[in-house]
Amino acid sequence: MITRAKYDPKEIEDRWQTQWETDHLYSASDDSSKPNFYHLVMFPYPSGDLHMGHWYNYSPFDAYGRFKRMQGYNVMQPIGFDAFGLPAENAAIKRGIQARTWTLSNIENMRKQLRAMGAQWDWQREVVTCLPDYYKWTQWLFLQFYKHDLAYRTKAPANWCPHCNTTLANEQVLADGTCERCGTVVIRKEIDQWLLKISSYAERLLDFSEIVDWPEKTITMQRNWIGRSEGAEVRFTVDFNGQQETIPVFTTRPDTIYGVTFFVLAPEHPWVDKITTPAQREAVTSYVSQAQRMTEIERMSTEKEKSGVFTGGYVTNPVSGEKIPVWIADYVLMSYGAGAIMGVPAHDQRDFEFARKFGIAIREVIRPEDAEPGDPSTWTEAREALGVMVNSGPFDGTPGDQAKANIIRFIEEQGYGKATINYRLRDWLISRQRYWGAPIPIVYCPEHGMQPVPEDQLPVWLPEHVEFKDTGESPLRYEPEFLNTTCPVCGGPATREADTMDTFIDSSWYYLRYSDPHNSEQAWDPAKLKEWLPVNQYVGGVEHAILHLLYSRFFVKALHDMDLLTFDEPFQRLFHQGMVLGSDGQKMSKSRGNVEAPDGYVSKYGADTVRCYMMFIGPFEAGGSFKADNLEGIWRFINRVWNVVGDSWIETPDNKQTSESKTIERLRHKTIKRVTEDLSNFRFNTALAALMEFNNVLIKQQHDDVARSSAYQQALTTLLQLLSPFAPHVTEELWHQTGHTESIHATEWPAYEEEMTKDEAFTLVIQVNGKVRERIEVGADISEDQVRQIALNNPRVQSFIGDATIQKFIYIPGRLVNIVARNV
RNA sequence: GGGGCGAUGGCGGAAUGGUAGACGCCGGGGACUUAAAAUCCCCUGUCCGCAAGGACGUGAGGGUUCGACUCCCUCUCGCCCCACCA
Repeated sequence: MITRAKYDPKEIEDRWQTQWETDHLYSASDDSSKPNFYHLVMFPYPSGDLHMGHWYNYSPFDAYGRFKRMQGYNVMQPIGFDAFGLPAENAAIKRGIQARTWTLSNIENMRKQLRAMGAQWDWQREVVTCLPDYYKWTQWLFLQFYKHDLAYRTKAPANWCPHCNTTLANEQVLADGTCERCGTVVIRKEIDQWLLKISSYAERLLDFSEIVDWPEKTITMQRNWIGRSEGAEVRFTVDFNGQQETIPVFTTRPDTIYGVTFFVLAPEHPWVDKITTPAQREAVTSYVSQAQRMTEIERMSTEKEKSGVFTGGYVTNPVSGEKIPVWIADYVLMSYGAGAIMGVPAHDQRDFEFARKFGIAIREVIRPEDAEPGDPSTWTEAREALGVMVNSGPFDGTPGDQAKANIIRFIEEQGYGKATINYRLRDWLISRQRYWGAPIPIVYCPEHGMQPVPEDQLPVWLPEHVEFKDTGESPLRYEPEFLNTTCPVCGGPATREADTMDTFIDSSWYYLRYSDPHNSEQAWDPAKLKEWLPVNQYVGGVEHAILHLLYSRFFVKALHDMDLLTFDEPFQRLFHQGMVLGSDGQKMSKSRGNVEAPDGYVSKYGADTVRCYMMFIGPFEAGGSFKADNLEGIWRFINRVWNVVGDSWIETPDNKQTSESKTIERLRHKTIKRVTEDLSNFRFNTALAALMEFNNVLIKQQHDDVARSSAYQQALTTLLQLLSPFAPHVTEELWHQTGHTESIHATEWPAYEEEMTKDEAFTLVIQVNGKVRERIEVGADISEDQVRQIALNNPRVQSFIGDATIQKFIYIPGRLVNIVARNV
């Protein structure tokens, strides 16, 4: 028995957090004899406070990291802040505070909150993306992409407010397509912007073979996002100013080429202007400007009825030689394929709808085997299935499995086009006409044009104090000290690029920097990188399934090709946590009024209770409702652990072996097995349930003789160790109170013997015709004959069998028998 | 429109094709207390029954099986992702 106070989490937690920090208990060494384990969680945006979602995410994450550490790994579990981005700018504008000041004070606050969780963060490796010692290397990486032709500048559409005269981020455009500042209708405007050539990695990004364990769902989402489709580029010919010119289209159905009855250009297509006849010019111009006003969301809506305008122009189908009318329509997107399509209404649903609306002919050119000729005018939808070619001149009768290949061969021979593969994936637009981001390290010289900033002049310093204009324009455009510089080639006056980088760039490489966070000479030391990367386990929200995770994979593959990395995939294992919801089962939001902040609960119950509760809500991947009532259950559990260890621990246990002590010992082994397996599989809720059961048994027996046995005393020790990843403070405190001097978190994870997890007896369930009729305790080593005898001689069982004939006797060893008996 | 996930007591949830409801919350009863809180003990799926016990029961309907929360088919509802990609 220990003389001790009532459980006081506040005092215990503060004390141990300080002690762990003093001891650098959680700093991962770069050269350890233990195997390295890089355990990463997506770093937070410093919005001001840790919310319930952070606690929900980080609690089990940390428990897993602690489990791995006790299993003998040299765990690196870093944390940092994704600190650039729009909210800081908005705060700057709204409250007249500098973005940097706002961000850094939020970080300071969140550091305290993160410490209060008692997680094993390796604070010595912290990265903050908005600080020059980090963004210097973000800029350096941009230069590497630039050098390798993976970064380029071109005209690209941006959300543009004509009133404010500035670009807008997607989140600054309201749902109705107006500017959040002034209510003007936002248009899409082409401006000079920077892009990264992620599209040239499309094929490589479809290869997931280096990945160890990712959710299948996430892989599918990335596959669909990349959107590979095989098909052909076909060049339609056009007479322009007496010249034969061509306009290419992309199609996945070259076999339908004889069914082309119209041709559609995207409204932004360069040929629109050239092909439109004077009679149609007015209608075309008005349609184009209307399309320009529409936001991408409106335009992509499937619900919308087809619209379009005839240009008056014609192209020639290179295969059939037919003259085809040219339309423009917004269902054709400039950004996909060739920005132009061949319209085959009989065999494409969208073309079908378009043709119906505008009275364009529908011609059947593909027919299912053995089918009668169809009458397309009676169809209610397009027939998209493959089939035999008909109405296709010399190709008539070509079977469906050869049709595509035959047409492609023909157009390649004739020089009308070629087989191609198209990807939905577009290049990554990284320019932001914003202040709070890493400046793009480029200067513009009147003499020498666009020039990269020499690497030894990095970082391109982001001004810390700027003034925001009412218009919402980036203040960098009006900051002469930033803007004016000299040309790296001639030394003459030059201007800096005023765009900053997308914050997704910052987060595409932070996990690399953690391996060597304070290096001022290089982005990382290749030797240290090799020690830690790739990340062994990555945990983060499913909302990042596409962008962040795809960008990071692209970065790693590109840097690999530049010989800067030796691996090809950043994250071996990936886990998506679920979302924590309000008590009403709805997403927490201010408008619903169901937002709960964790801090109050932490000061009331302590971090250990809140951590455990987060893990007890349900399966980690499923998320669930936060219900304050249920915290009480965890609070009681931890108090019961506190009490039973405090009341029952003795310095000198006896070594007597009794049947009770053997039962405890078996339960100890069983519990170790359950908790070990559950933790390995991220099943934190059932692991805690196992610990509660274990604890309940120990409490039940704490006043019995067995409590003085070494088996019982060892059970107490094991309970603390198994619980320590979940509740690190209280277990550490009890560990020391029970005579240990080293940290419980530095101890080895308890081992179990398989043999000891097996019971000596079990409850034999006896079913008659599938219904449970009797339960009998029997020895584990019982034979099938014995089981048969016990079952058939049991009076209750006999009464249910009655005079029916036994047809089957099924015995599942260690579990049950089922006697199938029927009246014949 | 396409794809995915899910539906189990009053609630959160647990169950390698083998005892449905572990663990916890809420609720009820009791002990302790002058009293309350805390704590401890017992009960707690529904229906019938004094009880012993029995019947029913995992969104609905069907199927496979000695046996289905679990596997297959159809449907309903909910959530998530993608969405005119040629």
